[in-house]
Amino acid sequence: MYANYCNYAYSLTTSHWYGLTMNAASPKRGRPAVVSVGEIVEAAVELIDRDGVDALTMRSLAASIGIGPMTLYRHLADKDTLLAMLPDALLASVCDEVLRKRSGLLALRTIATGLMNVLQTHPGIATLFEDPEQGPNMKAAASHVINLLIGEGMRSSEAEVALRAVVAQVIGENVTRHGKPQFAGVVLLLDGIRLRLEAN
Amino acid sequence: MYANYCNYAYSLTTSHWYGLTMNAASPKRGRPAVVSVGEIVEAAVELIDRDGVDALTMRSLAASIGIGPMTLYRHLADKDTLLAMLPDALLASVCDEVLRKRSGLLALRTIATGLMNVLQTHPGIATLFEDPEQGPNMKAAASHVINLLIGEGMRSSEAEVALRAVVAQVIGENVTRHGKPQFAGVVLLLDGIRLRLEAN
DNA sequence: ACCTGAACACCGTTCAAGT
DNA sequence: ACCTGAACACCGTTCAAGT
Repeated sequence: MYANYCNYAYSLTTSHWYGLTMNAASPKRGRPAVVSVGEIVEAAVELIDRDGVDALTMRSLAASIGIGPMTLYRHLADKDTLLAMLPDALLASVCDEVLRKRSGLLALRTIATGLMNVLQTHPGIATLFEDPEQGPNMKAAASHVINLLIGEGMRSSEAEVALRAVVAQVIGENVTRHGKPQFAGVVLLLDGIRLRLEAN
Repeated sequence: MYANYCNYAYSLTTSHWYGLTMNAASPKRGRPAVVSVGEIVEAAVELIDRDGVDALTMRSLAASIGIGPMTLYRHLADKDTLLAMLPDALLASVCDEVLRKRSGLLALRTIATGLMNVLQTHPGIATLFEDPEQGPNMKAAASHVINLLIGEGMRSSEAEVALRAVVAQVIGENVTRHGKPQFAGVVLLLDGIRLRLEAN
């Protein structure tokens, strides 16, 4: 249906480029594509940062790249699948940092501060986590954290709850805006998680 | 500008009707209004429950009430101010229940379960808490909880953090949907808050 | 093989007119 | 005093046509 729908180049850092071609039997035939999905994602983030998330329009996005609006649909099924790709792309460097941690609580704290930072440097982006694509960066970081917590004595279901709670805490703090988001809620939550770890 | 912009009848329960008339010097003159803001809010919730939050359109909302779309603008500044009113209306009965609690932790738990329940019976509504109007119901419940926590030894800034953290946890859990939202994160958070209370 | 203009079926909202 | 039809400036997306 969409020939290179899965031909996505992921993160904004140079460390995680995933170039998957759907049909490997016919590479580089015909006219080369004028944009990649990675470039579209990058342009989308730039546009959001400059003009806000409401200004991200298929038309405005295409214009910022210098292509016709309809060309976007050669690479993307629709606008929602584009929006779903942004979280994993934005979290690439945070996920890298998480992978280097050797303590579960430290990894959780790294996720919290990193996510908080991302949500604040890209205002209005918190609601994009409504239905995020669990991309390669997020998947790797998540399983790393969960393995650390299991290694420290948690059951795997408990570990999943803890990770999920930390992410929910930060997103919730950033979705509603009564003044600046606070980190204090995360601290309370981490106290509760530490309590659970020490009980084992 | 908008004569009865502040003429809002709030909650969906009959227990909290706030009928404020802006200009009390000229009551009941001319043709009576065909709808109240309270009825509009109620119709909006019904429409969201039936067809989802994306189906809430100024045109569809007006049609469901049986008035012209433009009549809505006699009572509402715009769509965003309508959306901002929904949280307080939906939380009316939860706030009532919170006011009856005599323990800070119990009140926090009541908020968590009540909010979780509301967000699940009205799917897709979590993001409406992005910029909610702090209506009468929410204000009353919030100050009650904070007073309870202060009475139990917390500083007022700590109490605000605790309340805010609980709300953020539930909203965050419901904004992103990896399967059904869990209550376990709230439990961890409440553990952290209990720890803080016992330290005093 | 890849791109895109014209067109469709929608939005929220303004404004001048109706009763 | 209250309501509203027509109209404006947008959307996301389809589809048939261009190169």
